[in-house]
Amino acid sequence: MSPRKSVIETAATRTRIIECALASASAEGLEGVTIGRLAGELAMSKAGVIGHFGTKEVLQLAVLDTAVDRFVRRVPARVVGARPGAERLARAFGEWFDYMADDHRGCFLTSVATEFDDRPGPVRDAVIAALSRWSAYVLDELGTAVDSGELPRDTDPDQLAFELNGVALATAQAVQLHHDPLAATRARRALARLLPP
Amino acid sequence: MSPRKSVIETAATRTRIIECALASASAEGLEGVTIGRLAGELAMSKAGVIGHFGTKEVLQLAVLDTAVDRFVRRVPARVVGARPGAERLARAFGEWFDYMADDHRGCFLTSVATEFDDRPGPVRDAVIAALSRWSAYVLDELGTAVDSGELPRDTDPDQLAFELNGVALATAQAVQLHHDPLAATRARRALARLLPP
DNA sequence: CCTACCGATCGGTAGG
DNA sequence: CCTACCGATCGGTAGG
Repeated sequence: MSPRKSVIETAATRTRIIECALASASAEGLEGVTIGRLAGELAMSKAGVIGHFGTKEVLQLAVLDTAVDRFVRRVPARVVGARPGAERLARAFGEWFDYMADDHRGCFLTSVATEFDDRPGPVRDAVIAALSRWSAYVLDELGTAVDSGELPRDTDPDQLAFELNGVALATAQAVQLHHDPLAATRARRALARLLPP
Repeated sequence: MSPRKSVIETAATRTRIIECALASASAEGLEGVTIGRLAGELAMSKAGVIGHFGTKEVLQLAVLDTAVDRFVRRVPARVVGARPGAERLARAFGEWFDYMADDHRGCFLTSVATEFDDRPGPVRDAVIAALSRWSAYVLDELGTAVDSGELPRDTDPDQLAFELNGVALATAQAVQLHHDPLAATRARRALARLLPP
């Protein structure tokens, strides 16, 4: 009798919307996502799209959340088995570089960080929170590497984290802007100098 | 008799518009600039604003041009007197870092590169052209440094340029997103490792 | 999930 | 440089 969809179908639609918005945001930016265009691409009404979230900002946060989740599954989660310290961290960065190079995808989080660096609000807060978690992870592994003697005792972990981040940002730019097929190779070479294997 | 402005006044208004648009674009992105908001901030009509350029895209190109011009005057132009090679290049990057740290300005060109990396068109082309000119400058100085023996003969200039670019991108992110007062210091420390003084 | 609608704003034009 | 206006689209709501 009721045309209402089941909980499962509703969740599936929600996922479809987020998926579509993530693809759109990768090209147009997270602010460039519009309800109307999403509705067109998904063959839904605008009300059907926005009804799942309430506001565009909530949708943006859901998209960001999905992207962060994907990063976590693809990068740190893949190297949990590696030896803590320099080895695990080097492998994590290697995974990240490969992830960025896949389909010239680049790094969504990094792009959104640039887009929102001057737009205070929940989206910016969420970006900073995600980057902080990653930064804490990096610093933790660096601490282990120093403690175990893999890195010199006078290593400045914040400085090294800064430089590692630079390598990742250069990789993202090379991939997204120049579609440079050598990006991941260059990144690994730079990594090898910062975290000697 | 005629309320028409002189050529000089017209040029001054054009400059005011570009200035205002550059400030706006630094916060909202170059696509986030709108004729209506500019008109409001400048106490002009929309037609008065857009009349100087014809289309928003031409205005965007003018803003980009101004930003590039400012970068050139502030960074490479300031170090023309330095000894070619590693010294000049290190001083150029140092100027760039300081420029980015001024008022947490960051790097406009870098932000626009991220914003337009997936938006084909004249703006993207202009961004790539500007970055290519900078890249050629860097590679040229690196070549001089290798030839003069300041850098090892087996140096890979493209690799080193990639890593130097990474330091700059990390600096821009630290400045714009985190307002990190240590950004320029970290950048110089990284630079010293890549281009030994 | 839909249709129908809201006020606001978008880039831009006509005409002066 | 202005006023007045264009069609399109924006995010979002009411009501079903």
